[in-house]
Formats: sequence, C-alpha cells, structure tokens
Amino acid sequence: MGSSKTDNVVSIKSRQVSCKDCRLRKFCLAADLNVKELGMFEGITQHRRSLERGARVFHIGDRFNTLYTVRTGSLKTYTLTPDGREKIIGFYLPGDLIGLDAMGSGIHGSSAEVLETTTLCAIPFNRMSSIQSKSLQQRLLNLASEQIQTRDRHITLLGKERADQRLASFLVHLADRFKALGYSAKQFNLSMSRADIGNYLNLAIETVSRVFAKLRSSGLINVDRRQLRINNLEKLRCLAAAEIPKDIRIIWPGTNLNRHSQY
Amino acid sequence: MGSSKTDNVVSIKSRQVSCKDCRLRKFCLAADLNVKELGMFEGITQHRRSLERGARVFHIGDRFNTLYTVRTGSLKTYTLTPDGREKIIGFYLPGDLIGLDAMGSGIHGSSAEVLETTTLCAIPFNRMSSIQSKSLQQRLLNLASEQIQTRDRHITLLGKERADQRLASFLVHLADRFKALGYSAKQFNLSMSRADIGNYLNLAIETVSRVFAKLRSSGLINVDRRQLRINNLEKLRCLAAAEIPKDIRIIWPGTNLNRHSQY
DNA sequence: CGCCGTCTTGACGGGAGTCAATTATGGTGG
DNA sequence: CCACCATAATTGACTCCCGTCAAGACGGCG
Repeated sequence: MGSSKTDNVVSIKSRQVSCKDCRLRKFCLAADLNVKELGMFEGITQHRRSLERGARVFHIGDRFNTLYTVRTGSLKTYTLTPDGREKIIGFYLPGDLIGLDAMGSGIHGSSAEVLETTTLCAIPFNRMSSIQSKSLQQRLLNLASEQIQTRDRHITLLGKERADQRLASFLVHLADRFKALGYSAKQFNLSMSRADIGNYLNLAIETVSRVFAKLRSSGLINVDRRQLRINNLEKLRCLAAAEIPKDIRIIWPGTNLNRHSQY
Repeated sequence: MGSSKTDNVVSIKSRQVSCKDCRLRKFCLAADLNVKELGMFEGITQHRRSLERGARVFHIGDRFNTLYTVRTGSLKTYTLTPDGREKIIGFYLPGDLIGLDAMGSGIHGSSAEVLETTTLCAIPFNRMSSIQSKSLQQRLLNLASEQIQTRDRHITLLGKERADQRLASFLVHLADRFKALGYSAKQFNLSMSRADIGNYLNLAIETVSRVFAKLRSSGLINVDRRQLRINNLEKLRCLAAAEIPKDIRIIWPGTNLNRHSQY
C-alpha cells in the first residue's frame, strides 16, 4: 500500500491551532519567520487528521515530497537491513521534523511509523521552496545539521559496551527531551515496545527487560509496562556516562570494581 | 591550542587545480554551479597546504566558520564519550565534505583528524552564504541530507550482530567508495589503524585482527599491514549482508561447527 | 641493535544472545 | 461476565561470541 495514507488529506482548519500560536513553533521550521512569512508558511502547511498506532507516514523507496513535523504523539523511523529486518534509527516527539534524510536523493531511505495516536503537520517541500525566505532556508539547513549531530550522539551511545549504560543513556535522553518540551522529565510513558527499545539500542528484548528489572530493583526507576518513573535522574545520568577507564585498574590493582551494584 | 592549525592559511594558488577542472567537483559543493557562480566560489575557497598525519582540522567546542572538502588523503571525525574517550563517527575520502554537523549550533560537536598526508579545500561559511546562489544553497542542503542517510547506514551497520559482518560491511563500503572515485575497488590501503577500525565498528582491536585473519584464511581477502586486496568482493558483500554463500567456510577457533560456521 | 608503537595470536571468563516456559495484558465474541 | 487467543513482557537456564589480559611478532627509526 505504500504511502497511500498521504492521500485524501483533509485539512481541518477549524480545529487547527495556527502556527502563530503553536507552542511547538520554536522547534519547527517556522521558528524564525516574520509575520508575513509565517502567513505564507501556514498557507501551505496541512494539518492532518490523527494517525493511529502502526500507521506509516512514508516508506522506504517512496518518492520524497513532504516534510512532517510531529504535533502530538510519537513515531519511529527505521531502515531495512539487507536480510529484510527493520533497524530503528530514531524516535520522534512533538516538534521534531521527519523526512530530512530524503531531500538529497529524492527517495526515502527510511520508513516512518506511528507509535501511538499522532497528529502531524505536513509541509509540501516544493511549495515551501517557493517561499523565498532566507530565514526558512537557514532554518532548514540548521535543522538538518542538528539531525546530523543527533545521529552522531546516537552512534556514540551505541558505542557504550554495557547494556545498562545504553538503556540508561536512552532514558536520560528521553527525559531531557520531555523536559525541553515542558513535560515532566521524571515521569512519562514509553510509546515504544521493549522490542523497539532493544532494536534501537542493539540489545535483545530479554536484555532490555532484565536491565529494566535491575534498574527497578536498585531503586533508580519504577516501570510498569510502558509507564516510567525516574526516581534518581542524576544517578541514572552517572550510570549512562560512567565507563571505567582502563587506567583506573592500573592505579588500583586488585580493587574489586563491582560495576553493577554501585547504584 | 584548539584549532590553531587553521591559522596562517597559505593559499598556494600557483599549484592549485582550479575548481573548473577539478575531477572531484561533482562530489563537492560546487557541483551544480554555472560558470559565473563557479568563479565566485573559487574566489572564496582556500586551497590549503597539506596536513600531516595526526593534524587536527577542527576540534570539539571550536566555533564553526569553515566547511572543508577533502582533496587528497583521508581523515576521521570523532566525538568524545562522557568519560573522555574518542568515538569515531566516520572516515572521509576525497570529495567528502566535513563540518556540516556544526552549522546548526555554530559549535563543532566533533573533531576531525587527518589520517595521512591530506590536502583540503577550505570554504568560509559566511562568505559562501553571501554568494546568493540558489544552486549552492540547494547543493548544501542535499549534501547535509545525504550525510544524514550516511549516518543511518552506519547505524544500521552497527546493528549487525557478528563481528565478521560488520568488518565485511565496512570493507565493502570502502570498496564502493573507492570505485565511485575512480580508484580500484579491489585493492587499496587502509589509512586507519586497527584501533580506528575497531572503534568505528564497536569491536575490540583484537577482534578486528582476528576477523582479518579469518577472512584472509578463507581466501576472501589479502591483508598485509594496511595493504588490502579483496579477492572476492561479491562473497564479501554476501557476508556483509548476512547472506551466507554455500561454498565458503570460515572456521572459528574453539568453535564447533554446529551453529554458525556453515559458510 | 634496542626501543617503541602497531599488530597478531592464545587463553580465559563474562555479558549478553538464544531458547524456552510462564505470566500479564488487551481485545474479541459467545 | 468469562472463555479464548494473540501479543507483550518477564524470568530462568544455558551457550557462546567477543572483550580482556597477556605475551610475542613485526616492522620502522634513531
């Protein structure tokens, strides 16, 4: 079925929040626009009906023509491995822009799938380009650049060798993002499954489950299904960062560096 | 010292190849420029003296002001982990553009270090922006987008569970890039150390060495120090894709052949 | 030749993957 | 309301790939 869900877009202007008043504007493409530019931008942006869990926004191989900003909800993007399994690249929250990776080739190299009931703003790329706005061009470039840095941080995260560090980093990063959005950093729910988390972090689903259990029993977090509460964000952050450099072993030979029970 | 190496840039116009005749132009920012634009672009681009192995082009935390295109040689970029070790994000070959990740924040989030004697073209970002060229803007955006896709492929590569798949993927990717540059895909030398490769692929240096040995003993490649010869690129590609060619067997030491060594 | 950094090779143990069984949850229909 | 099932998640047992430690080989260079 491909990207059939992009068909029959119904603009629900009556219920839409105008870009001018949108509290997510500072995150999105329209961040730096003046009033006139904002009007033009709003004119081409389509506020789409909500999508249900599992719906695909675009798929690998689809022709690129639209950028999307998450308004509410969340989604994941993934590529396909040569043997046909999905590899999750990122999770996207309100304010995030998706589709940037396809501008270069004109073909989507990843798929985007909704994790929960989600609403998006759709921004036709051609029409957007026709808005001759220096601010908009600049903003687009900056967002692309930021996404490169985001990828770099993800790659760095995947370099952490131990499973608890990777999961802790993931949770801390989520907490920071929710905080930046004005939500609670300590309490939120995970819209992605354990399988998604494991896929994202290169961990088996059982390992994710076990690390959750360990973090819970150590008191750092509470988890019940998708509900997460972080009891000690700072210690979690330390765990995420704490890798024991090899030199420390040389400095304190024979020390029992029990790496698991310190938190 | 920071980015002191960017000081005292000496333009060696006398020996420089003009952008117009540069065989790497189709890869670089100047790809789509018309004659007039090309002249302006060439006017602001500085062709820098060669850098020696270990030289840093920019460092994490440096203020961003210049994009660089690799003319000859190669380099690596890396971030720092929270505990201060480097995590290699990518290797860059002639034609590649570096620095794009810093446009958004204005601060470099990664460092770039030369792996061998290398020459760069330096493109001051402000002056480039002052060239009001639609083609140039577009090209910049496309390259940023492509780098996002490159990162996504790298993340996908890191998701491969077995060490030989990751290393094979790495070698195949290198081969493809050399071929695209007009060099031999079958024979080239690795400008990066085993430690760099391991860091890039999330493998211990010993594992890299062992997998090289296995690939050599299975006849897929020849390696002597940094010299690499690929004897069977297609089978290497299959291994990278986790598709197992029937007539190749790689015997792992201390492993019974039950499970994975059927190839 | 001795020093040093890079790389290789061997031995060993552990963290996490795999397999499997159990529980919890949610949706559906009788 | 409960039986029924599918999916998600947990937990246990076991295996094994690869990281770690250690020693040695191989240049390159003064």
